[in-house]
Amino acid sequence: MAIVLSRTNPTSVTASTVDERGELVAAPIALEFAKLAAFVAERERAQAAAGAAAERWVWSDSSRWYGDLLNAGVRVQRCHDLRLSHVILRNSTLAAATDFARAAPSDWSRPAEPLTAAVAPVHSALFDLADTMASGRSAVAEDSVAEYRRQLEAIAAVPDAGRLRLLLAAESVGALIAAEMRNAGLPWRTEVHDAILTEELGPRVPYGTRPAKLEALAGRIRNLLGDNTVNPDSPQSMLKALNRAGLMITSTSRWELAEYTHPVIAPLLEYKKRARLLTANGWTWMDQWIIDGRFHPDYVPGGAATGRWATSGGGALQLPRQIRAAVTADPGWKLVVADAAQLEPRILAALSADTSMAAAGRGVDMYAGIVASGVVETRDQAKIAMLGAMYGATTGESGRLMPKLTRAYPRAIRLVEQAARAGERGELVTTWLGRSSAPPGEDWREAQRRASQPGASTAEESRARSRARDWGRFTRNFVVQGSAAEWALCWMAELRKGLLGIEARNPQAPGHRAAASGPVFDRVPHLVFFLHDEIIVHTPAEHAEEVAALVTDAAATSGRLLFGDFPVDFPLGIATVERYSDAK
DNA sequence: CGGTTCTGCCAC
DNA sequence: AAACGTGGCAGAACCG
Repeated sequence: MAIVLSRTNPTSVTASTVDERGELVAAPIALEFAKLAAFVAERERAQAAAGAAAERWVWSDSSRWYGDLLNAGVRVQRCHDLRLSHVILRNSTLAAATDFARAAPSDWSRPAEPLTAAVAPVHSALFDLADTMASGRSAVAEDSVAEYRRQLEAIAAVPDAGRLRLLLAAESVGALIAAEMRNAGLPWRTEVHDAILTEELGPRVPYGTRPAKLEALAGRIRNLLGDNTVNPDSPQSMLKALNRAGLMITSTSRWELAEYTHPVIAPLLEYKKRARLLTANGWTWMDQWIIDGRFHPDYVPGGAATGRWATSGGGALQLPRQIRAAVTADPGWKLVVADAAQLEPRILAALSADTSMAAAGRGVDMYAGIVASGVVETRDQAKIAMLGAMYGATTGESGRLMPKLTRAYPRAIRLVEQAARAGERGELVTTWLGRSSAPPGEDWREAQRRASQPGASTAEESRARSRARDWGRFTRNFVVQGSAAEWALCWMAELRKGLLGIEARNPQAPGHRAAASGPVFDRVPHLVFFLHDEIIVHTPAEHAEEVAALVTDAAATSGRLLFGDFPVDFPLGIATVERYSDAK
């Protein structure tokens, strides 16, 4: 049983209970939007009280619907995200033969519009609908029931749809988690952050002016170059000045500068490092993104081409290690920080059923395992070779090590090579659970067409070959990165299930209130951060040990969900800490 | 002047 | 050594 929520007009919502084929089982209920949260809360409560399996909420876009519910203090157990599922189903090669995949694209094929408001409930679905209508985008949805039915039909038409079902479920619960993490926020101590900034840059100064330590470095750079006007923030200005000083560099990038010996190099690199901190995560960033002691990034599930999550605003994908000490648990709380060790190589071993490679990953350090098997001589070599295999490196040390890897792990290497060849031919590739790559763009195809014609110039031919190889590297990586993203989704989904269990067993847990969390998460362990292969749970200290065990169990369960009995391990690095920076 | 592209660097 | 995947972002540089 599922309940499809759809908006009928700016002030009301329809709740339609449907069966497993998406057929209505009762007359739809009309609700005022303002009463939706209470309605959902009551249904969730009643199911929990009855010990029944949770009903699935079906809606167009979890970030909107669930964002609003969370703002109203209401949590749900399960959902089906129509838009995310639509995109997967339409593009998956597993569903290519269905009417659903063959139908013309609709509004459902377009990505959800990004959230714009910070965290406050100013941007509710209610207002969004008005915006949507005003912007001329057809009032979605409101064929949500029909869309759900179409998706269920499509899945039913796919032979052996088990993996695809798992993917849609994982993607949907991922969308719930994304909304929950945004709502809860990452605990952030601005005074710690400020202390780091002051240490690195000098005391805070108004936006647009250089802090003292940066100004001092800029002065040293000017002196050493004998040029009073050079501006270290301007690549053009720096490049000219360095050329005049006899450094025949072609760019001012860090790696090129590091190749030269000159007194100005050290202070310049130091300047760049600190200036980066100021512009990317300085006081301006802090003012803009830290609200009441929490960082609330806007996660975008499925936002990357491979199915990885993207984020928008605040740069959550790139929190520099420099400032991670500011991520600090509330008093009486802990952070459980975990990351999957060498996730992608392990995923590759499982995808290709390469038992030798999986065996090398039996320990916590897969690269050490590869060395122990005598494939290469050092851990560094093992790492470079593996990354090169997954990214498509052809030159340098990585390229030179490839033959050794191919000899030791022929199945794994064959899998990535085949994915690369498919991409070079313009074909689609598909992850373990069924997410397929987009086809190459029209200009890519045009380039290939032109090059294959009789009168093609050598320039056209080489350009086309280069584009083909580029796309091959993308598809090569897609299968591994995308399948790893699926493992991570299942990991988080299992973990969330476990955390809800803790909550259910501790109904009135008094404990310490989390300082800045809203009513939904102020007393319970909850996910606060996710980045490709690592997670952070913010938990009352008394549950930290149990949470850590759940995190570890969830990783093992995810491995079994995806790969059954295939003997591949997914060990974690895991630490229970006060501060993120203490985790590794 | 505002909008777009480029540069360089951060994360996994 | 700077090729080899996925992203986000700020500020400079460029352009009409």
